[in-house]
Amino acid sequence: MISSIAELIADRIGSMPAGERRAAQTLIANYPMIGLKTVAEFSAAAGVSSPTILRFVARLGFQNYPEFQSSLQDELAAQLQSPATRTLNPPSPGGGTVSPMLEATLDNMRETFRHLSDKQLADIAARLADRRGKTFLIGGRFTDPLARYMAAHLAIIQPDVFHLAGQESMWRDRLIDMGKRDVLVIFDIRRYQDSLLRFAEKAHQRGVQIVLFTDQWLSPIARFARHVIAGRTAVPSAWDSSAALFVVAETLIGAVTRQLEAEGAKRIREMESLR
Amino acid sequence: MISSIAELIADRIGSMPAGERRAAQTLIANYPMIGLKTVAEFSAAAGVSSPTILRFVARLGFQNYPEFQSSLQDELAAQLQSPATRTLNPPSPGGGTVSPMLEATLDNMRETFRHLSDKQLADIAARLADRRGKTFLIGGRFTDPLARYMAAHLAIIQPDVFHLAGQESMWRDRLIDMGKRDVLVIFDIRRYQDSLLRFAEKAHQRGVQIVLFTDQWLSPIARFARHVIAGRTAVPSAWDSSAALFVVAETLIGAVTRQLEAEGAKRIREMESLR
DNA sequence: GGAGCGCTGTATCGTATGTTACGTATTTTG
DNA sequence: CAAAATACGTAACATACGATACAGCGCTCC
Repeated sequence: MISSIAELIADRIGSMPAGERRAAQTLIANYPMIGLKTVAEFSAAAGVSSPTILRFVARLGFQNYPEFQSSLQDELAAQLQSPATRTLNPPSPGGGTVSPMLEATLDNMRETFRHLSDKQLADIAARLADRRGKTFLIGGRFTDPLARYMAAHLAIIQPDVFHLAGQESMWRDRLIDMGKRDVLVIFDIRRYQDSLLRFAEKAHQRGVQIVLFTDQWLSPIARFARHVIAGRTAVPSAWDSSAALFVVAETLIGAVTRQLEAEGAKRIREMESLR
Repeated sequence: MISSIAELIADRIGSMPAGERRAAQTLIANYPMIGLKTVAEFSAAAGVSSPTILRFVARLGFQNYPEFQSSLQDELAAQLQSPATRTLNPPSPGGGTVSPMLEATLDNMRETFRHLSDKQLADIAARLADRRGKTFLIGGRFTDPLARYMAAHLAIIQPDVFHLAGQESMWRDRLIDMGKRDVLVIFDIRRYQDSLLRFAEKAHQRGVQIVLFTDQWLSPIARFARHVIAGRTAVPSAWDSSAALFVVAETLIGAVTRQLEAEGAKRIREMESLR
């Protein structure tokens, strides 16, 4: 079973003429970066002519050079996606059905935060902490609980936090309360919901700043969003995982809380005394 | 100090016009592969025109698109050389408000699962998959969203799944529907809610099997619970983290789904066709 | 409410890139 | 050793890619 181009080369390098063999060797030596460059660069690095490079990739079974490059890119992308699979089969003792799921989830989180800069989070937190406007939160079929979770916390440390629940017509009526200074936090992962898209578009038209929590394939709402948080959702299960987004949400809650510490603390004390 | 293009983007994304920001977001979401493809593909993925992509890379300080791609390739090559330096986000200098939170959360999950045997999870999953009885879910102030999340998933793969919402008197009235064969999933972390305790006790008296999600200090409801899942909740924040419990919930959802695969798949197909 | 600026997409252009044809060199085989 | 086949590079070609000019539009700021 041959899965990577490197293996394919190792398999056929024996039956190659001298020039193509040099091409193969240089590719293996700097795998796979040389293959992503132009034919001219590749040929120069290998010390052969361009046609030799093309004959080489043709011998590997590719129709043309771009196809060969795409294949290399896909391979690279797959590698980058799952850091766990980088080290061939992690030890994973126990071998139960739990470990893979947990490992994948932990990877998702690391990966999600790797693509998320402190600055970006700080920006969003600052926007959420800005008390001049209102904050609305809404989610999709499975992600609405995340919106609720976030709303429950934010509502404690600042006023004017609203979770949009119920039917679509209900939200729409709330649009009238939304303006430039307000923020709309939307959770939307596959399969993206049309109702949310429609709502986001209308809110965007009213100048509402949208913060979008979505998966790595980006909900179409990204088009209207001021800030986009792309979380990894793939796990070995029938369902997608929202755990990474959940952790991002918690992180944001923490950041906002810290920013509003002074006012927030006072507010919390007041609330406690109201019980 | 900016070393990677991702940082560069994070740094300037705030001062970008809408179109270019969309380009930036799609690049970050699928970093860095999209950037290695052609301008046409990149622009299509981002939903903008080619010139916008070019203006985007120009704003990042590159003379032209190939130069931008070379830079990405160099970065990738360096990454592949030393997997240790894979960190896209530098060790979070100064503030470091994010990393500690994430690290603590990851630790919490590992700890939580360390104290959780596969068998225990399997038992709970089996109980939840047992379709002879009904399943009720409820949570506390901050954890109710977790109950909703779990309910949303379970309700798809099996009938008779109910999330208990609204006021306390509402739940109490549902007690009459509960019996020995039924399961009640409760989420309760500090500060434990009296209302939930009262409810759990009454349900217990009726012979309902209780599955409790709580923190490591154990809600008093543990006294009535058949199964107790104790998750770590401590993070460097003003709030406790429910992330570990969230992941356990997802894991359980996955396990139950697997057990009900045959019936569940049929059910899901039926549901899809109802749309 | 009007003028100015900045952003974005369409259409066009030049060029770098991959591709192919062909002639020469090198090896193989009878 | 001769003749044929294969391999390799040079040079011309076509395509597709990135770059640019320009016009329409929305937005902000007087």
